[in-house]
Order: sequence, then C-alpha cells, then structure tokens
Amino acid sequence: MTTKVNEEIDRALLELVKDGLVTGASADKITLRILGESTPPKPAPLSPDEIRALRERENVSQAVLARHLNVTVGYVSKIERGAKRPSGSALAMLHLIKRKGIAALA
Amino acid sequence: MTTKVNEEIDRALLELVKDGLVTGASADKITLRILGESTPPKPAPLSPDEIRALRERENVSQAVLARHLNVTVGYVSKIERGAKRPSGSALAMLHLIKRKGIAALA
DNA sequence: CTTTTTATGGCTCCTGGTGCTATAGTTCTT
DNA sequence: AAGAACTATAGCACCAGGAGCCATAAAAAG
Repeated sequence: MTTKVNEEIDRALLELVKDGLVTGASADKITLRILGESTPPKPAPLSPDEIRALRERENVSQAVLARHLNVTVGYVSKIERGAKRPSGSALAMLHLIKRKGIAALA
Repeated sequence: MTTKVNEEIDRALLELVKDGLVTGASADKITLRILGESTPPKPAPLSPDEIRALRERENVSQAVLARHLNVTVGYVSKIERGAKRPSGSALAMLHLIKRKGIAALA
C-alpha cells in the first residue's frame, strides 16, 4: 500500500512495534508476521467457577456483566453453571476483564 | 448475602458508584438497578465498511484483528464483506476498539 | 524466483447464544 | 404490609454466528 518512502525510519518504527513500545498508528500495517510471538495467544477456556469468581470479584450482577459482554442474562447464568461454555469473543472479553478489570471496558 | 453492616457507609459508597466516581470493589454488588442509566447501552450494529475502516485505522491485518477478537481470519474477512454480521461479544469488542483503540485490549 | 503471509470465496457443520417463559428470593417503594 | 421491580436460576426450541476446511490470487519477505 504505502510505497517505500524512507525505509530507514520505517524499519526503526517497526522495531518499536515489534517490541511493543509503540502500538501502531504510524508505520506500515501491523501484520502477524511483524508481531510474531508478541501476538495475543489464544485465551484458555475458563471454568464456570472461574467465571463466577471473576464476576464476584468485580462485584457486578449477572445483568451488568451481560451488558458489558453484550450477551443475555440467561447466557451468563448458563456459563456460570456450566450449561454452556463461552468461546470466541465472549471468552476474549472475560480474559480482558480478568486482566484489566471491568473498568477497562468503560 | 452481606448482612447489613453499617448502612450509612454503604449508602455513601453506593452513591459514589452511582456517580461513576468509583468503579466497584468495595460496597455492595453493583446491579443494573444501581447503575441505572449509566449502564453500557446495546452497541449499534457496524456496517462492513465501518469494520474495515476501523481495522485500517488501527493499522492491523485481518489476522491480527482476529486474534484480538479471538475469532478466525475467515470470519473477519466475512464481516468486512458483509457475508456475516457480528453480534454479541464480537460486536462489543469492535466498539471497544473503536472507542479506545486496539491498544486497550493489550 | 521461491516462500510465506494476507485476503477472499465457498461449503458444511456444530454449538454458542437468543428469546421466551416460569419460579423464587431480594430489595426497593408506599 | 403489600406490591412493584430487579436478581438469579432453569429449561426448551431455534437460528445464525463462527469454526474448519480447502482453494485461489496477490503482495511482501528473503
């Protein structure tokens, strides 16, 4: 896309990206190749108990958590009982909350 | 669950929560009732073009975005072409990125 | 030029997640 | 005290979100 303009600078910027010192914005497109090992790993599955513990740690009701995840209350109830297992983005968000707290989604 | 201990302090803390001055942790459980209008609204659907524009704004490849959302590359490709429409947590995360940037998910 | 990665496209298939409904316990309001 | 409103659980039918697979083309890396 961007035609090679000033390769030196570009390379330097990409170095920073690679090191996680810079998040993106400038330089060329960030690809998997560039990020390499520093790409977010596939989030591990969370047990029903872990999910409930997580929610209680954040001190929110199922309804509030549901809104943040953009899912239904019934679904939250189910994943806490083990009737359903979250995957995909739902799982990603739970991990996000686990790491940074619900406040991070505000 | 928690038996009313020192209602005065509790009430005061909940006031702070209600005002968004405090995020949780202490006080009683945060419920929808308490949050009221300050609850995250249902995210509006994003058009294929908006999604692609968003990704390009963040300068990441489909593969990188996919990892962040914890979905497959194929799926990202599809929602950018309109072959599938994201909903639930996937949509929530896209809005998150739109608001705070991909860096917020790190 | 060769290899790797990105992006698209299509097909099948499974289950995540919805919607609805009902019940019971809590906590507010009057 | 009774009632309204919210929380949490539960079950069931149903749809489409998203996975997995394979193939193709094009761009970037080496």
